[in-house]
Amino acid sequence: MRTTIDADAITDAAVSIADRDGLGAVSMRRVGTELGVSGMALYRHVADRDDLVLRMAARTASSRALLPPADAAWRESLEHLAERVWDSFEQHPWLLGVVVSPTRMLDLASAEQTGTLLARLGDAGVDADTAGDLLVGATAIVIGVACLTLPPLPRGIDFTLDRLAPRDAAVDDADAADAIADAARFRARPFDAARGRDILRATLTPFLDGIEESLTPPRTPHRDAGA
Amino acid sequence: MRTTIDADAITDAAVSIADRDGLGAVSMRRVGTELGVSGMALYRHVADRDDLVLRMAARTASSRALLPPADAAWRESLEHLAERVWDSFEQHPWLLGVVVSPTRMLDLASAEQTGTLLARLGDAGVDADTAGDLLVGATAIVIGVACLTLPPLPRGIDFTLDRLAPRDAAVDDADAADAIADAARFRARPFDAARGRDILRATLTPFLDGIEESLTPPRTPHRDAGA
DNA sequence: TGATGATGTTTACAGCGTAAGCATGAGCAC
DNA sequence: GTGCTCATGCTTACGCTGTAAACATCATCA
Repeated sequence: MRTTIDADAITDAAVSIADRDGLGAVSMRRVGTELGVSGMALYRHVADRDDLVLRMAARTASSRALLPPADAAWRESLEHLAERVWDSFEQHPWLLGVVVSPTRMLDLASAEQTGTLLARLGDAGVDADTAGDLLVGATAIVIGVACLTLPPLPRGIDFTLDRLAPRDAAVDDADAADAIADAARFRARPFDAARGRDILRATLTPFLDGIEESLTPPRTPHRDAGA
Repeated sequence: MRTTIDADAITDAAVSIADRDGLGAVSMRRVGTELGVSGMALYRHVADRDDLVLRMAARTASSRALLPPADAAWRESLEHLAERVWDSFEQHPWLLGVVVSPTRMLDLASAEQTGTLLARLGDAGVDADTAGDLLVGATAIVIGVACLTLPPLPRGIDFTLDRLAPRDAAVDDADAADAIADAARFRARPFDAARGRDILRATLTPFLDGIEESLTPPRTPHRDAGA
């Protein structure tokens, strides 16, 4: 009997390959082989490779899981979103590359989830436009931190550092020397997923604090902002 | 006379092609043709394609320009960094893809620049570890917002939205319906470079506000130097 | 003058996405 | 059962990719 496949099986196989060997290893021929089928057979169920990658992202980043708890206010909702998105990135490192290009992260969030978060911000007195900006901002923080701390890291940081900042050697004043020493200490700490999670919180917290501060206007005499 | 080339000429040609037709159009053969030379000739001056792409990033994201003004304190320094990095992304859309993978953005910043920013934060009373986290955080915000708002956008957002959030149709309660309507309004506004810059500021501002808040002792909400 | 090293060229190979045409088999009307 | 139709997997083929290896040309220097 001929082995038969469908779009879901193809997507699962592709995700499995990507989890194991990275997105670059997901070629039509290899996915086909994994399923005991020729590479061209996939085109009966999937438009092209981009379509397959999109399906992989859809399967992997479940939008339901992003919904905040029912009793969570805006701050907790945004924190929840950030943690869940981060989890997805950590579990499927290739997903970050998909999100960055060509798909956008926001597309992964369902309309219901997006709207719920906007509503929570609205409840706190944020106008609709600002709420949208802040939602994008929170998502951007997760993506950005993930880009800077999550694998893959194919070359050592030191390699690129030497290559990309050759002018440092020409600096001679004492301030600059101190700065370079500080930077070296900064870079000495490893950038990995664990530290990434710390940095995520270290970034998200002041961001949310800043929002909170702007939501309580009576104490800010010189601020003309006000929602 | 045979046309001669060097690494800089190769890099310039590659950047020019990428600016025109995207990073995917930068193939060894095409860069060679652009220079009136066979594709293989490039390997005399460049290790491989990854090396070339790295050089492109190094040339494009000048680390010197990222140095904050001499008289700038920590906040202004971080804002300056964010604006300059954003400029680079806007001017060379392909750069974002390079930064995300395989190179990391931090690698583009010279040790001197990194150290200077850390010193400014240190002057404000931030301990070294936290300063590093905040520096990464500020960079992450730029990258994340760029990922979500900058071209290329090869498929319409609606396309992926329908594909990735099919469950929305099953929702029937009124709250969820409202949420979806809010989300639709949110998505209706275009995500482009101009809005991206707005969102960048809308994200960076509360982030920096939050840092500032944590730096000021609780007894002095006093703020000068209005914007 | 002859050797040497640098550099551009040619050829070749394995891999990629995918278009086009062929082969197989299930489901269905008669 | 017979024959048609359609879905689906297979084979072949094309142009593209990065790059290894061998060859050709040239400038420089002893």
